Amino acid sequence: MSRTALKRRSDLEERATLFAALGDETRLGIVGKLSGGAPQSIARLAEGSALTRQAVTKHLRVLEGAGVVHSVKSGRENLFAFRPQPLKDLRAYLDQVSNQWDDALMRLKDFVEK
Amino acid sequence: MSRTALKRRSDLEERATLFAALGDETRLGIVGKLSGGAPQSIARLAEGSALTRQAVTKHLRVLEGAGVVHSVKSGRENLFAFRPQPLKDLRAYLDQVSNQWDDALMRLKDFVEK
DNA sequence: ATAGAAAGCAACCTCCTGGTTGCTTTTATG
DNA sequence: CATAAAAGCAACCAGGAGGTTGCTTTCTAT
Repeated sequence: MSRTALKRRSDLEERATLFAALGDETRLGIVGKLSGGAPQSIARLAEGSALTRQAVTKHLRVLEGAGVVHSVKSGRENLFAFRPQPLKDLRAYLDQVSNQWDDALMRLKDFVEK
Repeated sequence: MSRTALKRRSDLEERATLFAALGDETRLGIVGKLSGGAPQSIARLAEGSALTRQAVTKHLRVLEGAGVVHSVKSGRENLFAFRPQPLKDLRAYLDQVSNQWDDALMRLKDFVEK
């Protein structure tokens, strides 16, 4: 019931998008900054980063597309804030894979008993 | 003490590589298969997938580069198996980010008390 | 010894990504 | 109101990612 909109992406697709969004050093850096505090403007985020403001903007759009971040316009500024839910989902997925693996090991152990 | 080799990648770098490796539907599919059972040959993995054997090979190399998978040659076959550790590390990272965020929220709440 | 399966190697192609520059629009503020 | 900060828009570019084809090499089994 929480699914946002018309664009129905499969779970696999969505998960891949999310992983891909995090698969970039610059973006991981941004996530780090935003997850550790208050929303920040684009200019603010670009400040340290050796990149252009526009480059940072693009990265933010990618993160936004994956749901890791959301933007709120405030006057002439555009503030970006962290959104924890997707990472929680990701954690759940990782757990699932881990469990699947552990189960497989168990089943093998029954045979081999190494 | 567990760090493997000469190629010293920063944590950030390594994490980004890992996320990037998982940021592809095909690769996620492979991980799914391998995490759920026994090692499989390249040909085997390519079987269902509409992709060429070579394409699959490339994906496997990417996963291997991120440590999610490792290969063992067995005769003329090259078997790829799942390696759980990197995903465990990833999980730890996600927890860290989540905690950071929760802490930040707490600190804000002290002020705003909305 | 030879045929066939499994995989490696290498060249090639297309399209997306990450980045840039330059200009315009919006919104504060002296 | 004029100026400057913040951001948007659009075009462009180089390089890497994902994929293919074609050929060679390495094993195994008959």
